[in-house]
Amino acid sequence: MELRRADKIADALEELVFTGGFHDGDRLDELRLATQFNVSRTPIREALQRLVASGLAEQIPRRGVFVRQPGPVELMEMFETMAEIEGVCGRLAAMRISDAALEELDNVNASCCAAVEGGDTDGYYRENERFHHVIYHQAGNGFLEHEALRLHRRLKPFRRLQLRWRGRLSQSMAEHEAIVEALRAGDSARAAEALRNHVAIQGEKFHLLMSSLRSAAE
Amino acid sequence: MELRRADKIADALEELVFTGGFHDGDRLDELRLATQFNVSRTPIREALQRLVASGLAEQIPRRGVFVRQPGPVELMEMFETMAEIEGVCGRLAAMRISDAALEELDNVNASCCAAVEGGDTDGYYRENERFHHVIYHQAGNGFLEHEALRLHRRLKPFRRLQLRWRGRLSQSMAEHEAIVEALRAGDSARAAEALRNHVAIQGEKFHLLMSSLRSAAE
DNA sequence: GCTGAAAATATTGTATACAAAAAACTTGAC
DNA sequence: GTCAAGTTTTTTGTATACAATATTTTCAGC
Repeated sequence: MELRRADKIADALEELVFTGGFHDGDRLDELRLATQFNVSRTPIREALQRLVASGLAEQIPRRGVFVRQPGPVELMEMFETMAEIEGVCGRLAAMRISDAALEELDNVNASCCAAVEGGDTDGYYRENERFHHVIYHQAGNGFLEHEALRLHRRLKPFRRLQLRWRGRLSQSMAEHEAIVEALRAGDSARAAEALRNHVAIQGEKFHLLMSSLRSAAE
Repeated sequence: MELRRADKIADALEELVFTGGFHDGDRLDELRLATQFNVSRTPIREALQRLVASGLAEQIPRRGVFVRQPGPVELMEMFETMAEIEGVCGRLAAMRISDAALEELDNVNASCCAAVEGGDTDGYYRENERFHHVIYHQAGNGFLEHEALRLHRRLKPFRRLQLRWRGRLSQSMAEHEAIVEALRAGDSARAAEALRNHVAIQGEKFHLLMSSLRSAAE
């Protein structure tokens, strides 16, 4: 339970930005939000600062703060960066992962597999997320883990879009197993490559989706 | 020129934290800072929020915000992460770098070399920084570049410590040249490895420094 | 009807006032 | 002297008031 209202408001606003409650360029009106949340402008302003700091909004002095959804180009850049960071985590994890963690990854993959077969998309996403979080952690670098989690979270609302491709889920599962195999073998290069491609393909699918949407709009 | 006093204050406070004007755990007293900067508590509070957001300070609700200098473990983690990110930038840059940028790297290295020979440490650091910034940029990924710059800046005050080793500067220069060579050849793997090791060695030197300081204190 | 200057309005940034919680101090029992 | 309960003081978090700047509206002149 958070003690500062500003934090709760910031969480709520972040969630709204993530789930598309605001559109790119929307001004976050202090007075409106203040009445909406039943507080004064002060905690609203502090919450907005937090959004600005995490890159979810942009502040133009004396003008206000505006929500800033990443455009296609920035999204591609973020996916590419995520792929590279995952690769790095894989590289380090291959050298440092524990037997217990390898076992956990096997379990997660089993649950993941079951979710795919049962058509449980939510379950798939939950287990998929756990898979990646375990790898971040096993990289054995708290700072890197934190950065990976941050970007992973930022991309979460967009990652869902790429499940539309037929057969992507089962392909993804196969990739997961190849990743665990490389980690178990302690093969840094292979683990890095497998993870990087596993994530990069999401960016490519996303790219395809963007262009299909664009051409559909013409 | 920034329009909000809160921003100027945040810059000043960041600088103070970076340059060691505060120690780990120091409480950033709102009232004291307010009188010190000749403003009310409001802009001070906004500035403190920015410090907290960038990880330079920690906020404990109803207690205050405290500066948070990274300890030896976290520093090592940050250096390792920097090394990996530099490796990634090198990998991507090898595929994307322009001829003009390659030429610029040659020029930077020449200036850098001259600085080493002339014993101009400040000059060396300035050119060294430019070298790395060019590579970040040539990775062709604005988001990644931004992250790399952020971490580079965060580590800046600690990077200086590793210049104490005899011969490190000339060794570093040789590494720079090997990096440019790999980039020119478009050899991603070699560029990544060269850059990663180039930065990782700083972390190791730093580690040695830390333990030597520790053993000296016993 | 359109343009542009000036007034009116709205909105951000800062200061101050107040409420609530934590820290520091006092005092009394042992 | 030590400890602890109660009180005072300090400090944070929030609300409100005010100042400065942007934006919108009004209205004269063409």
